[in-house]
Amino acid sequence: MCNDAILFRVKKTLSIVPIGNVVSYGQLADLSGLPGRARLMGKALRGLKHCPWHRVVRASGHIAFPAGSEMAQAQCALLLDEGVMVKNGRINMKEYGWKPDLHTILAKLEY
DNA sequence: CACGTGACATACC
DNA sequence: GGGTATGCCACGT
Repeated sequence: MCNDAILFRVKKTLSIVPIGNVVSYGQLADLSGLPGRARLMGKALRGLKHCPWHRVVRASGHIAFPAGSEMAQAQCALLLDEGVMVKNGRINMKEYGWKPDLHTILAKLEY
């Protein structure tokens, strides 16, 4: 298991991602105070049960799981429920990528 | 201790 | 769009 403080920050960051939006692993890492440690996000998410894990995708917009896998389909379904268009396991980041404003960050993450 | 692997990213080609 | 290279860090072998 990862550092609890890290998990807490990741969870907190993830909790303020609006429904209908998605974030990349790198973005999540940055907002959680872990610049350049996108690879740790995957590990962190495994420890964070019952959280909006489905709103985290690759920077390219692709689902991080192998196409057709249980997890990929589950994530796809969850995103579709939120109104995020998933085509061929891919998401249009230009349209659905979360672009947090400074105010939100300062207010909710207290940076 | 060196290496490979992974729910990754960025820079190039 | 794909393919390679490098950086990143925790973990198992």
